[in-house]
Amino acid sequence: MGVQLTRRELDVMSVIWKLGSATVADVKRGLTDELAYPTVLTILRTLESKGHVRHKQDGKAFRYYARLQSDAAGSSALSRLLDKVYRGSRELLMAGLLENEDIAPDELKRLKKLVDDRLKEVSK
Amino acid sequence: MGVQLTRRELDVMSVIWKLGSATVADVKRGLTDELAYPTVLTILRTLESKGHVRHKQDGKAFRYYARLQSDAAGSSALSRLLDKVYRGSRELLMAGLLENEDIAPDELKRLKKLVDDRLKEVSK
DNA sequence: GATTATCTATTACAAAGCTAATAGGAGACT
DNA sequence: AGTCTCCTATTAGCTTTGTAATAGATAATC
Repeated sequence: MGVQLTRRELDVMSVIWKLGSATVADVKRGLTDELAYPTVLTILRTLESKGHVRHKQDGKAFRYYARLQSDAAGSSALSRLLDKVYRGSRELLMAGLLENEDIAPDELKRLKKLVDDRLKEVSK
Repeated sequence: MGVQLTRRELDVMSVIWKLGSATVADVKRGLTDELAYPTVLTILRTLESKGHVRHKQDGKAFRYYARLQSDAAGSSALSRLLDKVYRGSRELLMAGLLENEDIAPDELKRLKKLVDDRLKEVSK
């Protein structure tokens, strides 16, 4: 089955994905919640033991890199969501996604293009 | 913040959403994993204590009803996913959603319609 | 060379989540 | 009456997650 990240693991991965790579201190700084240094380190170690990140020495600090890519984690979470919450209906899911009031028209156009392109592809 | 369901809680809610309402035995039957009766009951109680379901007597059994609606749970999970994994980009998320090979052309058309309608709405 | 700052490592503990054995109640069946 | 069946209730153990105090190591600085 797909990847299952806990809340905190996801918080940490999110920072690493955003920054590209990050030291423990970077992650700590990047988190919205204030966690103690050893706490962050522990989470990173857990992630490493699960193979989701790896680290290299960088000066005296460790620098962490994502092995688990965000799109892999995302599609895993998406399919779970699709299945469990939306009973497999992409429409329902997408309706939920579009529900938000303030989506820029430009973004909507790009979304449209995504579907259109895909549709062309399918109709040979 | 939004609703946070655990793995098992989501499994159970999913069954209730699908069935409309369900007794403990119904849920147990509806789950893909084999869990013992008291296990299912415990999860339902947790959900009830959090206000996500309520129950009524039904014959000698309890019948559980969702208070938390699936779209509410969904949009909460979606925005978390959007934020943490896709850095706020609906496009990336949608790309992930469309990535699956076997989406029926019909479904794609309906997805297209969703975006188109929304686009019309916006451009007054 | 002592102090400080910055890291990682160890260890521990509390809370949450998951699972189910066991017990108890009440109607149905013989 | 006794047994069976289908429920809910209680209780408990184990695992995972979350958090951080404390300790140790090393380089920079004074």
